[in-house]
Amino acid sequence: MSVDVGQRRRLEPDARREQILLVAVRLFGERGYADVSTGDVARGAGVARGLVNHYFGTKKELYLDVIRVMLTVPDSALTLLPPADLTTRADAIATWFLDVVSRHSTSWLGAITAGGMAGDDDVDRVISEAVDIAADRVLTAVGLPVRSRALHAMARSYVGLATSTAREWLQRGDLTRAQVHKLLTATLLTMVDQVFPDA
Amino acid sequence: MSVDVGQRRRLEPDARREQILLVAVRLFGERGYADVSTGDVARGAGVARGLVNHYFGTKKELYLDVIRVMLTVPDSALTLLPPADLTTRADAIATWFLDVVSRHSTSWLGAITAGGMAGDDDVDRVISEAVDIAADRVLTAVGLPVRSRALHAMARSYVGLATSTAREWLQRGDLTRAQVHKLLTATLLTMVDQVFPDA
DNA sequence: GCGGCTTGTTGACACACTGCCAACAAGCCG
DNA sequence: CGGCTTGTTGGCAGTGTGTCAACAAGCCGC
Repeated sequence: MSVDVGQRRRLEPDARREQILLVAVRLFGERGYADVSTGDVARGAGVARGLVNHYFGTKKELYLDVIRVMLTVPDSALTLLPPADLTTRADAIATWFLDVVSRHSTSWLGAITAGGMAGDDDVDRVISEAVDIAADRVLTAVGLPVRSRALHAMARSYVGLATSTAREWLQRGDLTRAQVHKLLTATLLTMVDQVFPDA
Repeated sequence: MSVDVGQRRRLEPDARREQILLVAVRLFGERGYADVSTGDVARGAGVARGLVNHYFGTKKELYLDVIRVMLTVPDSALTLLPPADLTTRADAIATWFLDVVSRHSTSWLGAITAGGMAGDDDVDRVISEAVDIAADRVLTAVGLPVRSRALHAMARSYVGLATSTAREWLQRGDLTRAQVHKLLTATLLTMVDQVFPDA
């Protein structure tokens, strides 16, 4: 991809930083954390390896920025959801989630499973924050309070279910989108009706 | 941590291999994949680093054996489940799962999230096999055929839900065991009644 | 247009870790 | 006790990472 063997060119810090970041997003999305070296990123950006460290400090910090980008999700149509009955809202939530996941596909699933670095405290924290946001969206969409810790935890669990189900669909191909949709709406309704009232 | 600074002692291959493996299980359980070097394992076992490579080949192969050990789960009381009605069986499944997870706690959750190496093909395969086993247990326990790919995939999704819910309970502490139990039984019943019939 | 300054950028150094392999010696057999 | 098998060791080469002093691109005053 445009090796650009020209002279060294001086870019604005923000521009150079973003250019490197985009290359890193692509590479980390394709391969795992361990299989991408900072040298690969530098070569991909046509830049000296030291410059990557200059802008992002450590390789792990670079990766943190990468998954932050990958997991940033558009709220899109979900926020302005019509106040219809619960069933149609659950339906809309499932549609929204499947749209989001299928759009980013490998990148999103790769990031949410920490494409090679779950267990690290910092990485887990960034992923956890992304799950928090998704959980908030789900709770507000079904019209439940976001405050309750227990409710929020259950919504996080639901995001976990949605993630693993999406993986069965997109990565393993053992489920159709319709089946996933049915599963996500049915379980969400069950949670709201039977499980959430206890909390 | 008996450092055992004595002479070099000659052990049976199986014994030495298992000794090293146990140390590796402990270390990888405490810290992530990247934060444990083969040197750490060797030092923990009071052994030269080269010996670790001799027995396990590569660091990743060692890790594969480690998560194989961590994810090996006793079928215990679940197989000889009384043919009671579906509700009590779902209840027994939740109890079984929570017992298994809480017993191994950090080790199991650490392994199932690939304590530092999801995204690697081999690691993912080993984890996937463990999920397959758990999914089979769930399906047979509720009295459904194990053959169907779609059913199996849904059971895998359910294991994903169980895992993420358990994490909310054990790692984040935002759910009680009773709440997790309620959630797992209710969603399982919903799946069996409403979602599985389609497949 | 030229010299100087700021600062984006580079190349190289030191360090850590991994995989590999020849040499060593512990324990058993004759 | 002498020789042999083989568990075990220490060191070497290769790769990846973080750091840092030195270089030069582009802008300013003159």
